[in-house]
Amino acid sequence: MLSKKTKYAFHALTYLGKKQDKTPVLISEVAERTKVPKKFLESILLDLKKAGILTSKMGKGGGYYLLKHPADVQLADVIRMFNGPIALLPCVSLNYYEPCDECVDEETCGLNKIMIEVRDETLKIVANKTLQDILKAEE
Amino acid sequence: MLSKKTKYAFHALTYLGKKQDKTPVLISEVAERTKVPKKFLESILLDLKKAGILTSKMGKGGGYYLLKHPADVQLADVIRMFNGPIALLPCVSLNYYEPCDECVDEETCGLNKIMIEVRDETLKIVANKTLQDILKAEE
DNA sequence: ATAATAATCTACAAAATAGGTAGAATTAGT
DNA sequence: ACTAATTCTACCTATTTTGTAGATTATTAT
Repeated sequence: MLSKKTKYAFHALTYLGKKQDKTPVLISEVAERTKVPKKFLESILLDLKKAGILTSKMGKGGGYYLLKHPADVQLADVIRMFNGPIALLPCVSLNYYEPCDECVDEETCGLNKIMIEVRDETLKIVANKTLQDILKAEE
Repeated sequence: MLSKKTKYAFHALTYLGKKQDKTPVLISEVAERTKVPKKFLESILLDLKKAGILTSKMGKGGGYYLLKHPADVQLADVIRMFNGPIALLPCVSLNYYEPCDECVDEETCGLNKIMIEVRDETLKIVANKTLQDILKAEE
């Protein structure tokens, strides 16, 4: 399951993605409309900015808006950022690899091998779906 | 990511699955060989027994052994039991459905629709792979 | 019967993670 | 300078995860 933070990130991205023009949107507006606690949303939007998905403008008339094209924002990107690895085990994670304490030899571990297969197939799903798909489904 | 409990369950199942004959195996043996804390393992094996995957024999010469055929133990079964829903959001879970607080209308929620697709495709993966696949990969 | 052995149950607790809040500092437009 | 907005730092609380301790109950071999 995704954490609330991850889900909130998707809601915020969807809201900003629906604004066709690239004018800054207030955090408070996003918070109200998506029903995400404002202060919590702040840190989420900041992370999305650091990742280059959103950008922001400070001061009067400022706010957040989408930087990347919705088709270039994969579900996998957002999930990795807020939820951690796509892989089901640390020992098969591409981006967050860590060996298992109990593992004697990864080469002979059947669980390891199967979980690599699961990871690859799962990646195909969440890397092929993008924010644009969410926006289209909204219409 | 899977919880350690879930990972431990897979290790225990794999260990028991490798024993071709159906003679009871001591908890302490499984604990030592899989490097899972014994007392923690006890509750895991008990859950697997309640689910009908394992069974046990008490007293002298007792222990745990596999009840179901490895091909009949889907990854999805074990994951659901110890890790919770396969779905990424409560509002798209088949077995643990709950509506989202922030959701006004599920019908028009693009995130909901996309996550249903992700769920269905993920299910195909984890329902088609079984304990037998892990055992085969071990050879 | 009884001793040995093992499963089962109850309760607790440390550690990690998730979820959220408060307020000060910074930046930019007018 | 003033104001509106983001950004940053630090903290707090609840829940879940992971694990331990010990008593109790059930089974079997002898």
